[in-house]
Amino acid sequence: MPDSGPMNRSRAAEAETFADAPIHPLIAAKLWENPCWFSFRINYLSLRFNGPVYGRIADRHDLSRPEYLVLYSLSLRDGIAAQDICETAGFPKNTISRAIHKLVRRKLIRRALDSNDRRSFVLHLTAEARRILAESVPPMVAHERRMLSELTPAEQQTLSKLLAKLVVDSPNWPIEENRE
Amino acid sequence: MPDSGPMNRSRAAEAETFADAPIHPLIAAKLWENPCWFSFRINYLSLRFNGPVYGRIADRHDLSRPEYLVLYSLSLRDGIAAQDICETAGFPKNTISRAIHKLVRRKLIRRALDSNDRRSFVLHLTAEARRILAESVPPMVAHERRMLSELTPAEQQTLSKLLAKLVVDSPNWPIEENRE
DNA sequence: GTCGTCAAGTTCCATCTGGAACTATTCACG
DNA sequence: CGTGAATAGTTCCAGATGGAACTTGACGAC
Repeated sequence: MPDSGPMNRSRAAEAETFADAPIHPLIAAKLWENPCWFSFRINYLSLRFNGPVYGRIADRHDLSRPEYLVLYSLSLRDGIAAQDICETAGFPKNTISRAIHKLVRRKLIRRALDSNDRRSFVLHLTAEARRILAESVPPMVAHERRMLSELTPAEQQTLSKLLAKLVVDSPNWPIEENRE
Repeated sequence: MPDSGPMNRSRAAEAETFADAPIHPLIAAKLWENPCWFSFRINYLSLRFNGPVYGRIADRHDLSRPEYLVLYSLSLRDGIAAQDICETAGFPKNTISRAIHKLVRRKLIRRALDSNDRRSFVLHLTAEARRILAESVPPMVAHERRMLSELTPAEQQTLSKLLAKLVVDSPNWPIEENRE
């Protein structure tokens, strides 16, 4: 695998600062000999978050990940449309559409015609959905806190800001034209 | 939504440093009014990475994400077993098992009995797999570089180290005993 | 107006996914 | 050694997933 520029050399140094920790050899390789160091880190951490958290939500509330994401998104901004959820959650629109219909059937959300655009629907949480959220969000936050507990508050703030920069920049990323 | 401690107040301040950028309102809420600020950031960035990257690989090489992950893992450490790939890629073992069999059928990997443990198999890349990797890795690296291009090299180094700390700590996270 | 284009959501369907149960092998321990 | 628990990997199957095509409504150009 070729040297991928200055980051590769500095990450070899990074590896040494973890020399005492017990690490699976393949994890070590994916951290420090990997040209895609960033995508490994975020994919791995996502998986380690999503597995337990959505597993618990499926067990206790019988909600799939897309379904829960609809509720969670509405808890942050009630009255948004399906499309907003797709754009910010990264799921295709048919998956979100199905999730919405299931939630309507379970009376966890209400769906009203958007008076400005009759193709679109405005979504609202019901009281029952708010109850489920009140019960499920705290353990989720606790899990995230545990994940971050190795970092100082200052480090957490730095991390938050660096990742926010990337999210804010993401609309400018190329659309991947496949010049085949 | 309750205030989630000191991080929430500091993230309100963080939001102001992005005041001039054009941001989807729900993205802004998920960044700065979200008790799970970290998991949103990594999930969102993962999705924005995986979509284009694995889409391209499916189109050009007809490989699913689990299949490609097997190849990629072997490119970092040839001769590992299925189980190592599961642990480091976060996929269940049956998914990885299927991926391995498909790759064997396509002659992209070879599978040999592990002489130390006859339950286990040792995997090796073929020349054809190495050709596919040589063709597919550079665009993937380029996409990652583009994602990170908003950060200075020093910021990238900081980010790398903070995320590595979390990955290294992850074996210590609780196993999610569901005291139902 | 109305025609062409685009956007919001839905439906269809082939494929993928992952939990659970299963087989074969190894390991711990008396 | 021998028996029970654990581990590597496989198979089965119900259900989830997402691309593509479709429907309906919005919007700009003329």
